[in-house]
Amino acid sequence: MSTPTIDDVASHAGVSIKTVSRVINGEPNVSEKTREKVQSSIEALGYQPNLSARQLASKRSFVVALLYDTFLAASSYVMKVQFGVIQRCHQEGYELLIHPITTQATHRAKDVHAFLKRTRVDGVILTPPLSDDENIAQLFDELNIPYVRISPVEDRPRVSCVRTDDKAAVEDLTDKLIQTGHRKIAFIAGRADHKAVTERKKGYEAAIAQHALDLPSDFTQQGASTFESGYQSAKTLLLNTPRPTAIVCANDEMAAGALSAAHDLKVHIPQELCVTGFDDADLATQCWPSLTTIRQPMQAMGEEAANLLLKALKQPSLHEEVMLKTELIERASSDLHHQRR
Amino acid sequence: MSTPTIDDVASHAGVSIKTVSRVINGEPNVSEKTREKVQSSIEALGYQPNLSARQLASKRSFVVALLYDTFLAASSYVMKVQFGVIQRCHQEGYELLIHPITTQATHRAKDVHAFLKRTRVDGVILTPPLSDDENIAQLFDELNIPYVRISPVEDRPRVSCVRTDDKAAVEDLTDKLIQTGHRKIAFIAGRADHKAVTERKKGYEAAIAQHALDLPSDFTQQGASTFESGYQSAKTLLLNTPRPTAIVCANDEMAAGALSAAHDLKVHIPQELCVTGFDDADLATQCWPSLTTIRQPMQAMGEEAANLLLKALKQPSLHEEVMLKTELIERASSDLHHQRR
DNA sequence: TCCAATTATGACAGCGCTGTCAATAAAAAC
DNA sequence: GTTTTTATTGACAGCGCTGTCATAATTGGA
Repeated sequence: MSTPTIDDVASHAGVSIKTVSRVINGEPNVSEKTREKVQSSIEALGYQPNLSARQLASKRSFVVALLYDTFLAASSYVMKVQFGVIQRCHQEGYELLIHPITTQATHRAKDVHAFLKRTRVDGVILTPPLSDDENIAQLFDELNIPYVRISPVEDRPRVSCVRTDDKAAVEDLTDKLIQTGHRKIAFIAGRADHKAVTERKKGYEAAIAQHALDLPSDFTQQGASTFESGYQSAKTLLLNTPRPTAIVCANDEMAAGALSAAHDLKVHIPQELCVTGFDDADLATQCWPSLTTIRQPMQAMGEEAANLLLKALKQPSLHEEVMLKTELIERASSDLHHQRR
Repeated sequence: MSTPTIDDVASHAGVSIKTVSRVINGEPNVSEKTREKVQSSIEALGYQPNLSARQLASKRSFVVALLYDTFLAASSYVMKVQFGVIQRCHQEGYELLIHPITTQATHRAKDVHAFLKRTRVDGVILTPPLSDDENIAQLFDELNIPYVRISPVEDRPRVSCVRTDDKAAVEDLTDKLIQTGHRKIAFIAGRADHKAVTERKKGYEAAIAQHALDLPSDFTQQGASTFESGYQSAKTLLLNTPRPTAIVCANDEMAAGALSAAHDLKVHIPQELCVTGFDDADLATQCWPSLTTIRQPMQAMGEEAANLLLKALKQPSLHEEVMLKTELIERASSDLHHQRR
């Protein structure tokens, strides 16, 4: 009645526990016949190997962790990445522990250290802005724990990562706005410590420079990646003279804020003002008008990150960088197809 | 250099490993002096007990799991609940495993069963609609695994749960609309299998009945808890004759959909139409105009659920039901303070 | 002061698995 | 057909901890 152990499977199949162990772990040197025999015993008994016992004996835990900063704890970004990670992990029989860590830099490394010691996870996936946290990276290097970084900016040897080309995407978008006839294009930047987000600003600047547009310096507003900061920044921009005809935002939340500011000021979108975001969060389709934005495949990024991590577990020397494609999604908040003026 | 074990602590403190174990677990019958001695050795060495070894030896894993349906995988609801759960678990030294399970009913119980056998989690928290899944509940009962349900509708003896009074909240809101002078009040219902959400419909119906309003049957639209379904349902309602002056939605996403439908039809909010939601998701403040909604304290619900679970782990017979308060948040999408007509 | 009752500590087995290494069976080579 | 090589299997220790039970130290009467 009680949960079957490897011994039960072994005696049911008439082999030693070691052979069962070999089958479970897909080790070589087991004859096809015994493998099948064991497999059917496993199924007959509904056997599930005990994770704790495995990890205690093998130093592998079959558990990986996803770390993120608490300030992102409720964001759909993390949620989607998490889901991608889980999907991939489950495919390979790994479980996922979630560990949000506080933004306070002091305790960070300590906290992560204790977490790693306690749980003995096999590997870790870091989401931004943790991806660029030097202390944490060093910790992993010291403890020799495999990890994968999502959207880091700094390069780091011997560590896999998955990224998108945020700079190019925003540059391309800004360029499109210019092609459409826009000249007064403003930008609302995101949190400075989320480095991937700051790359987006560089994309905007590159396009502006490329076309030698001479814009007042206050056309670039510093936001904080939040709706509220987008709202405030947009309000500032829209009350300015000259008023921009397009606002490129470093993420969708700020873009939604910009939309609200425009509505409040009775500025019509997209006739008088184009607004664009970045991420293609759910929000992008749920605000009005729906947001033109750059789609970042968050779930796929999670999957790919998990994939790289699982690879790295098997082959520790491995180091890959995967660049995932972004996609410009045109929606009602812009008029990229109609020539202006 | 390598990670210290209980043996290291024991010899450092000059006691037996069993005594160290007692200190770690807060067991009685350890003199204050030795307790302190051991404690300082633990700190000196930076010792962290190995979770796997503990669980293997003790049958406790110090890990709990949060289960949810994959269709909610990217929702801010789950994210916030999850965050609350984690916060509370970490306070008590528990880790959290995340396990989304597919909507397909066939594999559900089997999948959960395998998960439980593999991981040996100490307890589980169920989010809706899993909270009302009979098969899963039975499984836990059979395996005798403590669990806590969030927002279940059906009662179940001997199992703790945390709820909000959704029906009363919507009834109260609808009543307020009626007080304000609204007579033509429509409702967009959510997914039928999420039972807590269907309670909201009952609240609407109760208020309508209470005031004996005679409404066409198509004033109640069946949505699917999604933005798109809210959009479609609202469009149907707004093109109807008579047209409602208020639409109560079973969640914020559908309410945001209703807003967009209104914008598309050039219906002014809140002058010509009031829209209300439920949840107070981030979306509620990020759409325009911002949504009047009923705030459900999701993070607190997660915390309380974790709390109840941890209690139940210590005292298996425990069975509590905690009712958390919702709160009506009035924002720009309604005019609850101005008498109409 | 001495003995029972109580409290504090330790020795040791064993949780369920994997790693190591030895033993055996099968295949290949002579 | 024998010997060597290689593929397959098993015995057993031990991962780091907790539970059980025995032993040692302390306390409190009488």
